[in-house]
Amino acid sequence: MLDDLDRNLLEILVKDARTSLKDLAAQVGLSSPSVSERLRRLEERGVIRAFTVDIDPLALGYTLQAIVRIRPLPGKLHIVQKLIEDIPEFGECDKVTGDDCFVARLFVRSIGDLDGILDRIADKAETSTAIIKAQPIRRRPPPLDAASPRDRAKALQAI
Amino acid sequence: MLDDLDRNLLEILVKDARTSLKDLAAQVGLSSPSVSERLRRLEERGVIRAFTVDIDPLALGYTLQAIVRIRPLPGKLHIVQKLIEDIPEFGECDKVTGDDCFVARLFVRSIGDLDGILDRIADKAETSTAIIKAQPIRRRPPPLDAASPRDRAKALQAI
DNA sequence: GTAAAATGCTGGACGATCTCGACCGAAATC
DNA sequence: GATTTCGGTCGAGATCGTCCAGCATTTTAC
Repeated sequence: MLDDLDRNLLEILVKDARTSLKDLAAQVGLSSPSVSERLRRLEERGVIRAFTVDIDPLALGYTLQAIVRIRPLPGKLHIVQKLIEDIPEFGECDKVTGDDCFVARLFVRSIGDLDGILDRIADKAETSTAIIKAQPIRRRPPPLDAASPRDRAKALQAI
Repeated sequence: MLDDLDRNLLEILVKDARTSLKDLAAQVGLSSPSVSERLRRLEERGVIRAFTVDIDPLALGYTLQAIVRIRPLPGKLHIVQKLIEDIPEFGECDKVTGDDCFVARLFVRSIGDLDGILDRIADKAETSTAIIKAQPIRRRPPPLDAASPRDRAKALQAI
């Protein structure tokens, strides 16, 4: 599906999405029209969902992040989901198996804001909140190479 | 700190980080040298952490995502953190308050891989895993405008 | 209050980059 | 073995980015 050149391009773009076609071409050993065409197809196929910018929330005044686990009360699932989606401070939300129905990331400017937002959900769901103290791994894509974890472990041993 | 033009530029770039300077300039009503200078300063100040690309994990064969809560055994905190950082399938990890020390996102290609990875942590930490069934909100930045939630609520009422 | 300096913008020229079309070669298809 | 398809290169013309000079406005200094 993806060949080495595609993965190579993606790896470069993950680090800098504004790399020029010319530079990309030079780094992977193709001409720029070819790179252009490959990017077009990666977007068309949905491999590349978007070129975007990673903004420091702190620069926007969001000094606090929290992980909120949300368990809607019986019959309230859809209302709660809609509510979460409509609160822009939720920067991420996953619907998961298990007792907690949703796990979401919340950006807030103060503890007061955190309280205010959770209050809006309080009568429709049980929530449990964990404040983020540090981010050992900031968002990164999974490995682009085709190797499975077992293969990788083997490769490491071979050294 | 950030003025309206900066926020405007960021909003456009969040949707498409490869927008040309010329287009950016036209959309915010500046000349392209001015836009270029503003972007340079946004990067310099760390507001823009990176221009990057959002890749569909499915296109790389990662058919499964999970949220893993990790509680290292006494004395194992640092070893566990290092371990997590070194496993590239962890696509995100936050250190949080509360009983669970870490909350992490895991990309895997199969249930077998999931099991294999969790096994590598099993003797150093307790984990509890929730499989992601859907993603109501995919990663998005917090609101760029300066309004607090209270202000926003007021503004909505005023309509 | 005013002069000086600093800041941030514009416009135009020049060089770099992108895009388009024509063409080519290898691999798959018939 | 001929033909089609696919992915690539090259070069020309169009587009874009960067640099520089100049200008207006605000800030600083005296």
